[in-house]
Amino acid sequence: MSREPHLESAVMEILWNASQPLTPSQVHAELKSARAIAYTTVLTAVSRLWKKGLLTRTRRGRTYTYLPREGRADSAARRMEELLAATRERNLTLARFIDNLSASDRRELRRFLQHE
Amino acid sequence: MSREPHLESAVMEILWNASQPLTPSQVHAELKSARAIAYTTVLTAVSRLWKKGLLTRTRRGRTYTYLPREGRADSAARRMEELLAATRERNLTLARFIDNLSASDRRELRRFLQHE
DNA sequence: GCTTGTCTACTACTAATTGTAGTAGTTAAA
DNA sequence: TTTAACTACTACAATTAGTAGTAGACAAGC
Repeated sequence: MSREPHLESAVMEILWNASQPLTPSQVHAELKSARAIAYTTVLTAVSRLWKKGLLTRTRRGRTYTYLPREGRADSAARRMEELLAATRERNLTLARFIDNLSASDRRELRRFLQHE
Repeated sequence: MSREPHLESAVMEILWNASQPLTPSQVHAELKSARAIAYTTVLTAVSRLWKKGLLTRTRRGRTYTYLPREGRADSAARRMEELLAATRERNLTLARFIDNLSASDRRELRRFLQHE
């Protein structure tokens, strides 16, 4: 059996794109349109993400609905900060990061930084 | 046998901190001062990092010396950019990232962004 | 009430990664 | 020529993640 990578990421993306908490079968329905995958496979992935604290769940009737604990942007921003914190060359890393951004990204950054 | 996590990271750190390319035994000597570890274990880790393209090596006499392909700051900055690129909420992620930085980090950023 | 379909929990297998280390062979140096 | 150091090759174990089946619970419909 060949392994399709990034099932957990795909699940997170679906939940981030949804406007509401989803049940595992709703997640399965989304995934099924892109690839052949068993319902229980999706359930395992969702369950592991919940055990890892990446999702919250609430009972709705007989089933659970799952929601990412963090928004997509917050999650990415936090992981960026973690990378930054691990380098111990904080200013240099920030400088390199900025250097590699596009001109329009830098414009955005200037705008953000002026709002204070 | 209990597994100490992050051996590969520890090796990268040692190579980043060194001012020159190191031989596996020099890396081993560094690691040994912090924990009991076999020379061949270190050799395997170094070798895998090289196979993954994270290290370059050059023959010096009878042995190899290893050097990170990227500097620590470049590596961190590139991985930060990868996270940013994966979110598809680029501006929002940048905004969140900036929000969570300290005031002094933001000062640095303003300085970097004015140099153009 | 009984059946049926849906959902969860539990279990299991497999592949990939990585921490761990031994053995054998090569080679430079003494 | 021996010996010490170094590399290549092999191997095993633990963890994570992709894959899925079975069994049990339960709500809804007949």
